[in-house]
Amino acid sequence: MPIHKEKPVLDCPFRETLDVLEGKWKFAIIHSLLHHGTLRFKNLERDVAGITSRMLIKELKLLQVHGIVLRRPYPTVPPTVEYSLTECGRSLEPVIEAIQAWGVQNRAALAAKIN
Amino acid sequence: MPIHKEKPVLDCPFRETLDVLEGKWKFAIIHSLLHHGTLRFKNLERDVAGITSRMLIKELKLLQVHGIVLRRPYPTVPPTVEYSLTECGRSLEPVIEAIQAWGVQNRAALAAKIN
DNA sequence: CCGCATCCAACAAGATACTG
DNA sequence: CAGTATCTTGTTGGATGCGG
Repeated sequence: MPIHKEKPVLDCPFRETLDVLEGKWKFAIIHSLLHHGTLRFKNLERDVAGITSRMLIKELKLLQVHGIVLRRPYPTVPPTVEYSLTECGRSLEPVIEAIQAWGVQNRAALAAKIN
Repeated sequence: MPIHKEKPVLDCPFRETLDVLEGKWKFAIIHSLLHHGTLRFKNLERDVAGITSRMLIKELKLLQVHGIVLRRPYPTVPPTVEYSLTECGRSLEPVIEAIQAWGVQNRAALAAKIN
């Protein structure tokens, strides 16, 4: 059990957003869900290259709590669970797109420097 | 000394960008430098609320290596060092702006839900 | 003032094996 | 398939002290 720790809770929308999206995987998860719409747990795990099921579960739970991800379990055998973005989650699209665009642009800039 | 570990180096501009910006402080540092243009080390440390000088140095070094931050030391006594964004660093402005915008919008959405 | 080094505790993340 | 449990490793970050 982690010790309770007072977070100063900066009154700053920028830092609040960073708190919600902190960690190594959240951007990648949101990116994948934006692209695919809805994914089952296993497919999401395959799409987010390198993640383990342990971390995926953890991150998905946090994203659920913040109202960014929606979890839909079906009472089938074997179990089926689908994950998708909420409307709030989809409103992160400009952020994801900006990161994607910078990645493409930056890669081009690096390639140009070599020549 | 950390053991050297092969990174699979995903051929994906999005994940490459995440690698460059990973960690707890890089977005906040870039945000501050975008806002202020140029800052001395001490002022940057004050502006990035909560960071320690140890972490600030670490993050700045990584950002330098990736060509995002420029370090300008002056041979004065006591020493003066100014940090600013390179052109490549300034090209991250859309990313920072998108995060900022989402923070503002999301805070408004949360406030609306309470009423 | 700027930056680095060391020791150390707390936590995040990885690997692996396992259950309903 | 979806999710858990446990063990191990790595990173974060505080405290402190030192050198240019």
